Amino acid sequence: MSAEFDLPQIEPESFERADAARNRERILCAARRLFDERGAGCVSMDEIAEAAGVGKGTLFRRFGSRASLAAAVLSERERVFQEAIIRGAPPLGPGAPPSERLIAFGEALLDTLEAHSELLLAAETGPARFAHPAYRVHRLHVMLLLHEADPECDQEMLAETLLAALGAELFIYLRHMRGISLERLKEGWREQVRRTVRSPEPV
Amino acid sequence: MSAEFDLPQIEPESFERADAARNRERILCAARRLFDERGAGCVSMDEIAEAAGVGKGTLFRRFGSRASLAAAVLSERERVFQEAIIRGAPPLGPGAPPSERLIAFGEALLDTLEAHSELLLAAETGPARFAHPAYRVHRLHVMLLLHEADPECDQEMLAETLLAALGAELFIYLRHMRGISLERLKEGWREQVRRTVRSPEPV
DNA sequence: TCGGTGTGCGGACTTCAGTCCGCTTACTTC
DNA sequence: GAAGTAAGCGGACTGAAGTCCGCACACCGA
Repeated sequence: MSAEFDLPQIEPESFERADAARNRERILCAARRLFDERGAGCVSMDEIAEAAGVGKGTLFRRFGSRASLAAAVLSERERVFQEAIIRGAPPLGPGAPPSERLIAFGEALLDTLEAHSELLLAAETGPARFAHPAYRVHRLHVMLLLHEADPECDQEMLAETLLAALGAELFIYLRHMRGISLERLKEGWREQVRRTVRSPEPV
Repeated sequence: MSAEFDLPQIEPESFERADAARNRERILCAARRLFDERGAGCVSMDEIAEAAGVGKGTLFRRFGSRASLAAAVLSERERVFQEAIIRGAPPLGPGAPPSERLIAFGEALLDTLEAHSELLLAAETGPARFAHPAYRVHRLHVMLLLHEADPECDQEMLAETLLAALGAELFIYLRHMRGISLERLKEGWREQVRRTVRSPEPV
C-alpha cells in the first residue's frame, strides 16, 4: 500500500540551461560546506553567494529563500530517508506492524534532528513549511500507518499533531536548552505513539 | 493542588521612572491599535515607535524584541485566561475531571488562536518561545492535569508534545491554508486528549 | 557559423529588526 | 531649591533577507 505515494520530487527542475545547472551545483556545494563549517545559524546568504562565486540575485532566483536553500541542502538525506521508509527493511520499511513502524519513523527523525538541528531549524520557517514536499511525504506516511493501525481514527488530524511533536524548535528547546537526553525524547515519542495508536476505549 | 503555581508575572517591572512608565503605556497602546488595524504581520517596529511618539531605541529597551512586544500585547488576555484556568468555573477551572479540563483548555486556546493567530504567530519566535512565562504556565497546567489523570505517565514529555499540537504555525496552516474548520480542529484535540489520557494498555 | 531571442545573471537597492552611544531629565540628597 | 547621578531617551547605524532591472550570453534555427 505505502508504495503508491506520488513522491513530490524536489530537485530536477525540468529543463535548465547549462549555466543555471552549474550555478545551482556551486551554490548547493558552497552552502553545504559553510553550513557544515560554521553552523547554519552563522552563515549569511551574501556569504554563500560569494563563496559560490555567483550574485545574490542568482542565489535567490534559484532557491527563493534562506529556508528553501536549507531544505535543498537537506534533500539528499531526505531522499535516502524516504527510500528507507517506503522500500527499506522493517521496522522503518514495510513488514513490521504499523505502531512499530511509527515508532521507528519518529526515532529516525529524532536522530536526524540530533545531527542537524540547526539546519532543520533554518529550513522550518513560518506556516508554509507544512506545505513543503518533504513534510507532506512524512504526513502521508504517518496517515497511512495510522489508518492501518486504526481505520476509525481521524488520521489527518492525528498525523499533524503527532508530527508537531517532532518539530525542530521543540527539539532544540528540549534537547539543548533543557538538556533532556535523546533517549528520553525517544521514550517520550514511543509512549505518545503507544497511547495514540490503540483503538479508542469503548464508552 | 493547582493553586500552588508560582505564576511568573509578566509586567510590573519593579520600580520604573515616570517617563518610562508613560512610554511603555504609549507603546503598548500604539502597538495594540496598529496590530488591530492592519494585522500583526504588516506593522514594522519603526511604525510602532513613530505612532507611540518615542524613539526606536526606547521601544527595544522596553520590550527587547518584536516577539516580546507581541507577547506583551497579549498579556492582558493571557492573565484573564490563567485566572480562568486556576480559579475559574469548571470545566476550564478546578472541579471537572482532568481529561475534561484538558479538553476545555485546548478548546479555549484554539478559540484564542482563531481570534488572534497573527499576533500569536508574531509572539512565537524561535526555540526561546518555550521559555516564555505564559508557555511555562500552560505547560505546568497540562502536566498537573496529566499527573492527576495518570500518575504513571511521563507528564513532562507528554505535556510538551500535546502543547505542540496547539502551536500558532500549525494552526494557521491547517485553518487558513488548508481550510479546516475550527470545529474539526477541536474534535482533533479532543480525540488526541482521549487517546493520551487513558492509562497504558497492559502488555 | 551566425544572428535572434528570452532565460538567467549580478549587484545595487530597499526594508526591517536590532544595537550603540552621547545627550537629557526624573529622582535623590542635603 | 540646587546639584549630582544614573536611568532612560532617541535616532543614526549595522547587518541580513529579499527585490529589481538593465545587461549578457546560452541555446535554437538557418
